[in-house]
Amino acid sequence: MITHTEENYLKAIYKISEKDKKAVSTNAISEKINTSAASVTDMIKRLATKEMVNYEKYKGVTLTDKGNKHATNLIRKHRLWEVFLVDQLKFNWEEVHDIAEEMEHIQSQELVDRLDNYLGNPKFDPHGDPIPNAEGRYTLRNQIALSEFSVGEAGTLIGVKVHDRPFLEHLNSLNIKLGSEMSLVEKNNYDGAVTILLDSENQKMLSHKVCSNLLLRRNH
Amino acid sequence: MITHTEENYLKAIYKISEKDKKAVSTNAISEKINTSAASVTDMIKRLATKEMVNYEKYKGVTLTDKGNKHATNLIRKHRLWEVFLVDQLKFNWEEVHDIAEEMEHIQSQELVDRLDNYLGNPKFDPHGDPIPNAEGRYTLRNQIALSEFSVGEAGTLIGVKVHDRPFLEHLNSLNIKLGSEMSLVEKNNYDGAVTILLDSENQKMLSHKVCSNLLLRRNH
DNA sequence: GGTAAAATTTAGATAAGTCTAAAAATATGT
DNA sequence: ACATATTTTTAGACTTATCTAAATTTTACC
Ligand SMILES: [Mn+2]
Ligand SMILES: [Mn+2]
Ligand SMILES: [Mn+2]
Ligand SMILES: [Mn+2]
Repeated sequence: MITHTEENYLKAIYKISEKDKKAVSTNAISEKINTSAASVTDMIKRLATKEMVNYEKYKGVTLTDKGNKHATNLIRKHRLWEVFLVDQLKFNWEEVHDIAEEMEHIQSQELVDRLDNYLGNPKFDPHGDPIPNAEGRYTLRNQIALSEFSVGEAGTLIGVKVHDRPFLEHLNSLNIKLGSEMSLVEKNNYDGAVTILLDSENQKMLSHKVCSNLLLRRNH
Repeated sequence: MITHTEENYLKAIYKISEKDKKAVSTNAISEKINTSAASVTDMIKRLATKEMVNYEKYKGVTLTDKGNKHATNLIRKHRLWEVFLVDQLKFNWEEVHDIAEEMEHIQSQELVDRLDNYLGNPKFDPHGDPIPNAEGRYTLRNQIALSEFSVGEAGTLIGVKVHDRPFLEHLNSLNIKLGSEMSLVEKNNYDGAVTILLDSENQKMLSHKVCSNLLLRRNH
């Protein structure tokens, strides 16, 4: 038995170690889930007795195999529910994260596997993030931030680096979505802002901040 | 803000007062949700400060308008998710209650209303129970237990009085489901067991216990 | 290599939700 | 009507999850 709260910690640890393979610090977790470092220390100890994490005082924490499996399943559930919300219930991509945060805690494994099948075993969620399969394996793709493109190159949007509402709403207003094709027309050396040709139709100006959060697959 | 646990109490109070309109006793709640009477007293006090229930020491508890609305919405969510699980994910009717117990606590109102629409605004759940609409109103039907039928009468199964797994699995093994037609062939006066003709095809023997939990609409 | 800064853990408290045992109030039966 | 049984509440304690403040350990830098 693992609680809702413990699951949130596991997911936080998983997400932090995704970016950087070494042991996760107390502070990093406390920032991620917005709790005091003291609370994190308490919870880490509890997760250690449940054999979900390896913990050594002052040395940070890593997921055990058991903890990693559990976290991966949470990610799987989160992303599958996001697909359900967008594909079936017609929510926008900026609306689904908070709801999926709740739905990922529903226990039934049978439910997850049926949902996966119902949705046609999707490999990516509405933000382009890979969905682990029942065995925990997922697809990694070559993806480059638009900010790394050279003038003249073209690509297709397959993911976004951040998922916050304001960013996604900004993309909506620019009519940029997963699958949008764009080629780099011009790049400003001073502030990194660029001009793109979107879907062979409209020219748009994008700030460096926006470019660096758009993940593309290069066309041919 | 209302917690998961508080919601379970509200639903228990709602369900108990459904059968019997007077104030709900501490003991009745404690039996329903399997907690000590002492814990119930504690929680009732908390719900009273949140203006979800009217509480007078030693006199039992009733839902306020606010509490009743909240409980009705929980029932709505529970039953809509049951419809989703059976109609879309092809679960059997005996498998869905426990999963829906978890799903009913998902907060988003937008989600509930979209789900309702997605499912085609169903009026009844997989057990024949009415689903409150967004305003909390629902349809009541004339339904009679099979045990009240006279020999020769025919009817259609539109609901079940209890929802426990063993009972529903027993009905599965008899091939009895919502929509099944049955006419009363013979009634044993000693133990109330009956013989029915099911879907104009097979004769089946049912105990009094089973009959009293089958709710039918009389044919013409 | 020693001190100051930063990170982490410990100590002590609090709130929610639960329990058992004891006390108090209400209901029941002769 | 009054003694007993039943129901309900109170008292006191425990667990989980959180906090702030203080103590301790690690890291960083001159
Ligand atoms: Mn998300
Ligand atoms: Mn996502
Ligand atoms: Mn149910
Ligand atoms: Mn039901």
